[in-house]
Amino acid sequence: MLEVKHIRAHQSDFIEALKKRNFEAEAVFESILKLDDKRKATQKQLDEILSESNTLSKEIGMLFKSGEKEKANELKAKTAGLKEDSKRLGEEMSQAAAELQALLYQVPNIPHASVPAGKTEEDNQEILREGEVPTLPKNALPHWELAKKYDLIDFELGNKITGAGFPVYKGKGAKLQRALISYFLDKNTQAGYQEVQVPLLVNEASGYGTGQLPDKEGQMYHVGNDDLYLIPTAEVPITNIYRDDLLTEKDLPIQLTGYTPCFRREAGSYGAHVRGLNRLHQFDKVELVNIVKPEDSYQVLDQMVKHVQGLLQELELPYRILRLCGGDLGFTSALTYDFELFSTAQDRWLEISSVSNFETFQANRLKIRYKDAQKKKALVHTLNGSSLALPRVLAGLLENYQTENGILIPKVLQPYTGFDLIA
RNA sequence: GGAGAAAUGGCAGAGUGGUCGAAUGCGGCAGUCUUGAAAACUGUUGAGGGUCACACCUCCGGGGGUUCGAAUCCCUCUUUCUCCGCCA
Repeated sequence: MLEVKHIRAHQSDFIEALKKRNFEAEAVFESILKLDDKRKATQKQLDEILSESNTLSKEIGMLFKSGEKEKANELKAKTAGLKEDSKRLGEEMSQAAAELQALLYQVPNIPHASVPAGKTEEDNQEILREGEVPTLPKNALPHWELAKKYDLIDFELGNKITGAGFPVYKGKGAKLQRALISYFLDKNTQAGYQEVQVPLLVNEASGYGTGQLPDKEGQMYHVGNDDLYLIPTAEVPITNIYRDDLLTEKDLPIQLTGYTPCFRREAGSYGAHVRGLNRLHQFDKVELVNIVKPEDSYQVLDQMVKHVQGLLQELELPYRILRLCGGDLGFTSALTYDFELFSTAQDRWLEISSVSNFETFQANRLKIRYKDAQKKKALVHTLNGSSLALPRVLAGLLENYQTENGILIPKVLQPYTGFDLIA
């Protein structure tokens, strides 16, 4: 959520910048500023009335104490009108505030200067491509065939237990996935992140805090009885750890990593590319979250990109990094780098990580602030990224490491799996 | 799930319906003393809105109510604790 004072100060710049997202901001901004003015003016009137009635109440108290009952009753009569006014103004004010809030929720984050204009993923900017695409054996299979051949993942079983998009991992498939989780968490903690385990269900306030609500309501599973949401990413519970907190400079940076299953309804995204592990309703992911001082955030973003690159290099998987264009950029993000893994057998790129700087957009909703050296309060910057989304890494490993004798296991994972070949 | 108790500032902990944004202690910050540190002493120390800055307004778990006036009374929700039951 943008800050009104920033909209006021940079109105035309913001309008221009939001065009990169194909978001027409002029009218919304005007309404926002108007409502903010109204809110302030109403608040001022209300304050004056409250002030007057506070004074009167005190006088009445004094008069009762000194036994001047009649005078007190006279003053009492005067308060009736004030009460009515304050009630009316109070309602006006909270209505203006609510309308303002609703409008602010509609405005996406201002894209960073380096974000390319564009409408679809076609316009994303490839900034790096690395890793060798292996030459596969003649009869190379896509991962869903491999999963079946070696009995690693059972998709039909998931259908029976739950429904489409909830696979059952078995044997070496399950173990390989567990190995990846441990490997990622170890690498992350070695890089200075603190490991956390967080709830998989969150309340409404948390959903609003990180921006899944209200914009992506339909994408989350909702538990109606208790009005809770299954997390679509660990970003939600982890970032919300610090909701409403006023931190000190010493607390920063905060670097957290956590493994969680993620649940996504993926409403409306059925179609060609959902086979196998490509798109699931439940999947595992290890997440990185950074809470930092504003002046550090872009340096930290680069560090996160380097860190994720390191993982892919160690796994020896071919990947590329994209800078997302305005049209593809997430609602809350100012700058996002997507990592895509090349799925050799499918001959296509699979998104496996998304590393973003939200600047103050989430912090403003979450009310995460800190006191700087001059004891001034300011919103922090939040960042997050996946390290990594498991099923697609698994898909990439199966496909790219397949040989005629079976599927090889990358060296760095062997200590975790305890085997070096799936045959 | 049943019965009871509670929720106050970073923490601990007072608070009779009427200058209570709130005693006191600890912690934090600044200073005095000291070669330095500790101790001791002195001062300072919640958040949001508003203002150039004051003034002023709001906030004592959340929401609602009674009252001229609520941290204090009533209703409701949530959470925590104790006991009982159930249970990974």
